[in-house]
Amino acid sequence: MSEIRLKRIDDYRWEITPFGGMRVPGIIYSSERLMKGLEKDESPKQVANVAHLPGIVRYSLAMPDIHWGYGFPIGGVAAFDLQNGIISPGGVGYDINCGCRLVATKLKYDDIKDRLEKLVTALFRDIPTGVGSTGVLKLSPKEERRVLVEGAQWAVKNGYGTAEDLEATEDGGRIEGADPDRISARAMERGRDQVGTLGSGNHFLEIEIVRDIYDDKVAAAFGLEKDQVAIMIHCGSRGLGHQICDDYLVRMMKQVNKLGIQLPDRQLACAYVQSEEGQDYLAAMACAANYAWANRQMLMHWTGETLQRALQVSPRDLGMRLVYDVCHNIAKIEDFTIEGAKMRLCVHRKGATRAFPANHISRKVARLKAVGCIKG
DNA sequence: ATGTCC
Repeated sequence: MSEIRLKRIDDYRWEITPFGGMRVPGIIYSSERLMKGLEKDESPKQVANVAHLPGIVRYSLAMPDIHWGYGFPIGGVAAFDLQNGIISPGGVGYDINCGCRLVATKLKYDDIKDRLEKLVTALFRDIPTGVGSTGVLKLSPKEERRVLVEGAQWAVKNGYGTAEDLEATEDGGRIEGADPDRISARAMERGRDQVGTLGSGNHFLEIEIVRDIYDDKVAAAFGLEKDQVAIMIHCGSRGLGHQICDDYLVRMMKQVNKLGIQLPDRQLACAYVQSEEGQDYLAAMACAANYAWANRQMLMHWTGETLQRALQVSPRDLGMRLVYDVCHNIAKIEDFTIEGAKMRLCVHRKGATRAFPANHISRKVARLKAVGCIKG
């Protein structure tokens, strides 16, 4: 990465001046302290690689969570022109529509502080967790297709949550254009019994306490106050999204080879947005996105039921309310005005959440077993 | 991220 020159723009922006085949500059949003952590990291090189891709508009961007990922860096954001630009599964990520959901409650820390182990144990018992975990539902192919098309709206329609939850979810928990006919039988099979499961890696479901208020107005708007109990859920589209990513990487790589498209990294396999492969991927990606939103909606609902049972409180006294559900692994067709010109772009955003692994729950449970709080 | 190798 000797060719990478990082030019400081201001306190929080660093520019990679174009070199070689870069079509646009790269910009990394980061503090000086975080930048030091990137000195031996390949992710700035990945920002530069993305800048090579056809149809990229203005910049190859990276958010402060930048670190090494598949093809694009995690934290990478890039928009491509709809006429001559590309779409790339590596710009979305393996876990399509992975995201976070913050849920507020009416409880205060004092209401739960003596029962934390009981709560964690109950949640671990009720929420399927870990690699390959399966849920309580086995969807028929017909029902699974509904999940893929309707997303969190399917979940609410089937008793998991309320219309208010959908209002607090990005895109209402449903992205348009999903077509189950464009995903593989294997992806369908893997999705069949994993809806309503947390997964592994850095996925988590945790009990949180509002420790500090930094901005009174924002806190009031979100209905958050000091010492309030909240829940954060971080998860995605499980084996289904992973399989869709795999399937389309293979298909796009074949096409890249066939067309002789030159890429700085084979992990940047992509297709023109307007091509058959590009359109199929968008429709397949939307299926996984909707599956992930249904997944988070169901997990939130079950969390509420578990907390009600464990604390012996009514739904009204628990007062669960979705603050917001925002996803961080997705590509969207969106309208922008750039230098006065209206443009429709294919925007990739590939994010991450702080490392607070689901395995943390496993470790916690191991400790609970060790001190005799739970059996088995 | 992922039935971390169909």
